[in-house]
Amino acid sequence: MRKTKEEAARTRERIVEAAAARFRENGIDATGLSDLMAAAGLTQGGFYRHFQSKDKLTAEAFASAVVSELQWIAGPPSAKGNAMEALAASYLSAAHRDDRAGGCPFAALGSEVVRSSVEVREVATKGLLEIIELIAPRFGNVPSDVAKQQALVAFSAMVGAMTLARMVTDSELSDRLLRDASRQIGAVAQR
Amino acid sequence: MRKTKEEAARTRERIVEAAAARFRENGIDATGLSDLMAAAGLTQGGFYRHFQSKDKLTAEAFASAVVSELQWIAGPPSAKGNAMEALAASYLSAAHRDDRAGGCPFAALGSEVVRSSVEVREVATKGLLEIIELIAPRFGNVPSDVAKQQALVAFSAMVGAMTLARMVTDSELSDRLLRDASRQIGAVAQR
DNA sequence: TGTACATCAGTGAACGCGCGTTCACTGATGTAC
DNA sequence: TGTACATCAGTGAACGCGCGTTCACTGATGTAC
Repeated sequence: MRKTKEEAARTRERIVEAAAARFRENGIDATGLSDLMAAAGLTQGGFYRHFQSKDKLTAEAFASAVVSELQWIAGPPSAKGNAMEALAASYLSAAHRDDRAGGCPFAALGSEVVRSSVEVREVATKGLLEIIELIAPRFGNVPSDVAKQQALVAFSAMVGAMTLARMVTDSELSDRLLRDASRQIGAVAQR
Repeated sequence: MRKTKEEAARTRERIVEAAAARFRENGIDATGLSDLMAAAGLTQGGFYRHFQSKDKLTAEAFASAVVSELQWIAGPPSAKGNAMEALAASYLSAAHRDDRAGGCPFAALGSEVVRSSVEVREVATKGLLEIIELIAPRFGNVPSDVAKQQALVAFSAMVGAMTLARMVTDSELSDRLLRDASRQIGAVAQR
């Protein structure tokens, strides 16, 4: 039954990927380890060959989701024109709203991470700082500390608007939340 | 053992209040009915004399938290000067950040409510609309639909910044999130 | 107003269930000689 | 290169636990006459 080191490493990676998606989709607490292991094609008992605890996996899964988000933010090298407006429109899209599993972990897991272990929150803190660092240059010709301030506020607004847009049952209101926030972030960026 | 109608109504109210606080503090899922009933001075079994299910209580508790928030927003009749800036500073205070149990339910329960029942989400939707209605007039001399747009974005930013400020383990960064968001919301309001 | 009875708020134990975690076991991989 | 043995990835059952919900029961309140 033993697998090669390479296979074991790939298995581990599959568990982390499954967790990153399922946690964002259904929440950390509501996702059982047996679900995750089944999603990775394994049985429940093998979990502890790879992770010390569910909490350690949570930290890794969050970090993995942040890496995806960083790539996504860096990815489209920004059309000409207002670079921040383009990012906000992309983040605040209906596609992102409707794809929690592949989206921003801060929006998907916000209030749950607040109550998570210090280790998970440290991963989130580090991730937030990396994201801000990547967003800040999108605010045009301003000193870098001002750009970072604006990036922090813009990201807060994006996370808040996405959370509210997913929460409400009124789809028109949901669209409006995304559109209005996107517009205003764009407007602030080109001031 | 039977209680008078008035006493029973007060008991019910106590359960809702306890739930509104504990849910915001520790999350909905993580708060057991036995905890809640004990907090209300009762034993677990009596719960179903008052509520059909935990989910129905959740809807009522969220609604109750929204009522508190509405009173809180309407409360300080706003100092002279920038009314929105005053509200943002009050919402984005360290006191609010450190008092989840008594604070904004959208910030405290955001990502959990996204995955809650339609009934809970409908309560949240209605609550959000009421809050926006109350905030919009704080945006000075603009048409009322523009004011509502700005209120929606400002509230999104406040919820997002509060969630992130509670999430991070770096207290300086947490303070910065609150301060920067507060400032920028104030700046937008007096444009 | 007084009496008989139905109602029902609250108790405390029990229910089935799924959770995170542990464990004995299997057998292929990795390692030491 | 070949052999003997230790390692350990993965299985599948079991663990204790707390959850939401149900239920038989108690006895004061509410109601009908």
